[in-house]
This record gives sequence, C-alpha cells and structure tokens, in this order.
Amino acid sequence: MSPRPGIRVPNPSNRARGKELTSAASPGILSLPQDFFARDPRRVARELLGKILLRDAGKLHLSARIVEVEAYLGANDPAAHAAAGNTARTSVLFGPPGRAYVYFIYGNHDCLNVSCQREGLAGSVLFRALEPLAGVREMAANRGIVVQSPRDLARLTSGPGRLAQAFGITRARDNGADLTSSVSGLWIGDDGFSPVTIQLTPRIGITKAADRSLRYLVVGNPFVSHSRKSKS
DNA sequence: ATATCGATTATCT
DNA sequence: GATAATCGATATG
Repeated sequence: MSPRPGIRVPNPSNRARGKELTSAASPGILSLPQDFFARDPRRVARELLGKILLRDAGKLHLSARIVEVEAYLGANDPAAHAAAGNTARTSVLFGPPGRAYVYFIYGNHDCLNVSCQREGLAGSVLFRALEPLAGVREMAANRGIVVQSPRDLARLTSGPGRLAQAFGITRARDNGADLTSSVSGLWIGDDGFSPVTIQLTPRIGITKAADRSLRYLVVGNPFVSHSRKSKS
C-alpha cells in the first residue's frame, strides 16, 4: 500500500529527533532543527559537512552540498566578528541559533554564516564552499559567468563570496533569516549523506588567531576553496 | 604554478 | 582614517 502521489508520509524516527518535514519542492530532505545549531560551533561545523544549503523562492530552487566551513567561536576568538561585542552589525550572532548572519566585506562581497550556541552567547559557522546539486544554470546567471569547463563549475560556489552570490544571498534579503525552516526561503537540509573523509586546517584570510585549526573540509572535493597562500 | 594588486564600502578607532 | 572571515585580473616562473 504505497501512498498516493503528492501525499507526504511523516517518518516517525525523524520526528522523534525533532526534525521537520519540509516543502514539496524538496522531497526527502529534512530541515535541521534549531537544536542542531545550539552547540559548540566546532561541532556544528564538522557536522554541517555533507548537509545541503537550499534556496526556495517561488519558482526558483537551488541546492548545493556543504563541503567547506569554518568555525568562529565568539567572544574568546579574536578573529570572530562577535569579539567586538553585540553591535548593529553582529546582533544576529547574539540571537537564537540557526539564523543567517550575512556580512559585507572588502566593499564587494556578502558572506553567509549560521549562528550557533544560544541567545547572548555568540558563535557561528562560515560557509566557504558548496558543491552544486540543482540550479546550476541559475547559479551561473547569478555569478555572471558561463560554465564551459569543470574549472568554471568550481568557480560558481568555491569561496564564501562566490557561493553567496550564486545563491543570491545579501544582507538586505537574508540577514537574520531562519535557516531551520524552508519558510524563510533559505534553509539547511539533510538527505542522510555523510562525507567520507574530513580534514581540519587553519582558517583562511584572517590575521588574528590565524594559527587555530578551525576550518573543516571534505578531502578531495573539487569545490573546496584554495588558500591564496600555502596549500592545504 | 605562485605572487601581487586594485576594487570598493560598512564598520570601528 | 584604517581595516577587512574576498575575488578577478595581471605578471612572472
């Protein structure tokens, strides 16, 4: 007795874990619950590898596998924006977990984080690279490039500025968005996939606390970004 | 392959 | 006024 088309049947085991079923646009993908993000950013970062970032906006559906992230630890981490305190810019970091913190950098680029831990205790994970799953054509249009080679494909979502642009992520549109619900139009999903090998390296592009290994990546994935300086 | 540089602006000192 | 969780272009090995 299989269910009729269009009828979604809740999965009890996932219900028990607090996960939600999500939009008909992405069948089989569960949104990560707020509890997932209410933890140490290092643990959240590691477990975000293999999960999926999704953009659902009307007819538009983008999705991509998370393959590289960095943890930012908040007040005790000089490299974290939250280290400067709770300001107009960083207030999302001091709010509830599972929200989009979008910052603008170098006069050019928006970048996406997800808030972690709990209200009053800042911490976040920066999205550094994604592997496109659906909507490559739309991502290329957002990036303003034509994909003619594997290298072109990697340039769509390899790097924090690039992936944000590919997904149309901006401060005005997405800062503070609830990433635990497809209702926000930007959310994080789980299809059960887990990456095989994870590597830990120092974070990229920072000057303070540059020695701490808080960058997490999927070994061998072609979409992982490359440091301007030393390899790995 | 690596190295260096300019773009361009919100945020903070 | 200086800085920044970046990127694309250009130059050179």
